[in-house]
Amino acid sequence: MIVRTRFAPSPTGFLHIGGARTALFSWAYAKKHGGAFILRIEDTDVARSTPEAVQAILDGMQWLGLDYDEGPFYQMQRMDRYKQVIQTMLQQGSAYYCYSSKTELDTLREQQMADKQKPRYDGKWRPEAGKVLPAIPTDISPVIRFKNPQDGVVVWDDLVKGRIEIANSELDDLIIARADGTPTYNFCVVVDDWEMGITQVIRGDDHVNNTPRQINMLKALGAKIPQYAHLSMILGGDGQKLSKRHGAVSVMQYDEDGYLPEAVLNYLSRLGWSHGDEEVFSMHQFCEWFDLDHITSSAAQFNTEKLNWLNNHYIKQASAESLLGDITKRLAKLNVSVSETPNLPAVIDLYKERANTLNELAASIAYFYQKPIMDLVAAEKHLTVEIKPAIATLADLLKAVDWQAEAIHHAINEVVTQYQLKFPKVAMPLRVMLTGIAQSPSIDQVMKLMGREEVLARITNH
RNA sequence: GUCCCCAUCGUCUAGAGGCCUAGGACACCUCCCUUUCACGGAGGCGACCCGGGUUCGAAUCCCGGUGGGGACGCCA
Repeated sequence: MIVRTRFAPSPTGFLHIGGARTALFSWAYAKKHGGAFILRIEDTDVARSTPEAVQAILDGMQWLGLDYDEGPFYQMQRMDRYKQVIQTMLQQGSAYYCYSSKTELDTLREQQMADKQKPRYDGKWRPEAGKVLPAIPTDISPVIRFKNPQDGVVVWDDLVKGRIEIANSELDDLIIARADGTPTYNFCVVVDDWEMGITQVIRGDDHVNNTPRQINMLKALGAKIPQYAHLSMILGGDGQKLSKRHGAVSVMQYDEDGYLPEAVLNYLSRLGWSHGDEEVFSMHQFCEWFDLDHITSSAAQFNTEKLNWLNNHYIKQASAESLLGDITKRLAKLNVSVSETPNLPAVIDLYKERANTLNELAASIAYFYQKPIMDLVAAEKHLTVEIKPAIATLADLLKAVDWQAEAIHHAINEVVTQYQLKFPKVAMPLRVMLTGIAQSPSIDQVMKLMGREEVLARITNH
């Protein structure tokens, strides 16, 4: 059997981290099995769906490199087909019109809640053999409901959670078409998963409760039942549920914040899934290893520190050339324009191992291209009056020295010897004068990149 | 309330009855490297939710608690 998976977001917001992981797992499953990954936009909620959200989802997937083999399909463009299927169901008796009004239903729900019962439709308009239906009201346009079986249980072997059984008595007759005739989510999903030949439905576990209803409809339609895999949710760093109000951000925010897609992908892969002790791996490797058996069924908390660690890894691994354009852009955002010297790729190479994000990297090298911002605490500590003569001597030496890290290092050593100091006694003030702060890579390397003229100018300024 | 799901270090996880005095990773701490900060290297701290059972033997199986989460829309 050819594997066909899908990612089916509703375009009511950006692609967040949970959606991204769901997409990633679906994508990887299809890749692993040489199958097809399908993108389907579930935009039947006309009031909340927006073209901007569609674009945001597409952008997010593109940034992550989650390419789809088919789609994007839009449910709004498949209305005719859904309506056809509804007509068929009406004819064969697996669906029926319901004239209960919204207020009637609301009252019913409140009453059931008050009686500590599970709120559900009371079956008022459900046709049964020998049952006399109420007179059809003239002022109400009916909805269409699915005639769910009342006996027995729905069972499926969830690929993540194992066997799940839900009694039909727990289910009620759900609405499959609204009063205006438009089909609802649970119904569209069924038709689409069926007609798109989806073999594995991989989705968030907030859909577990929809699954038995969908299986029943699939059965009513005589469709093959796909396998289901319900992924647990991702919690925020504080263990709280992610929501728009609380911590849920677009994957594009990670781009903005200086994360590499490789790092985000690698991080997400290990959130709820594992392959022994493997922590760092490419997407190519992930697709080979990925399976549904090693997915954890409990919710996972998002941990920025680990993401940072992975991001640092991928930044270190990236070539300076590949980061060049990105870093230039990020410097521009800091109002720093890159000049020809110091050579940006060389600077990136020297600094990339110390940055957790590309933003940090850009910020850390800004002083090569603009006047350093003096850290007053560091200045007070290191730029002492006593050290001035030694620095002056060094400045003289530097005018003539061969401008290589090693020669510069020797020059500093000469001064150290002459004044009988420890190396840091000279290196630290130098560092602060040149960079404004007390931490940097090896000072001779920094000086070499900065250039003789600029180094001398910055020393003279103090 | 009803139904469903979940439960190993602070966090992500390994673990399919004996390989478990519970392994790895992030974070944290110490030391080494060192020119400061990082990187890197070596150590350390640190967990099987509770109670019963099954078994020669349970983190692993069963039952019951407790705790957390989800669903219960003419939203998706």
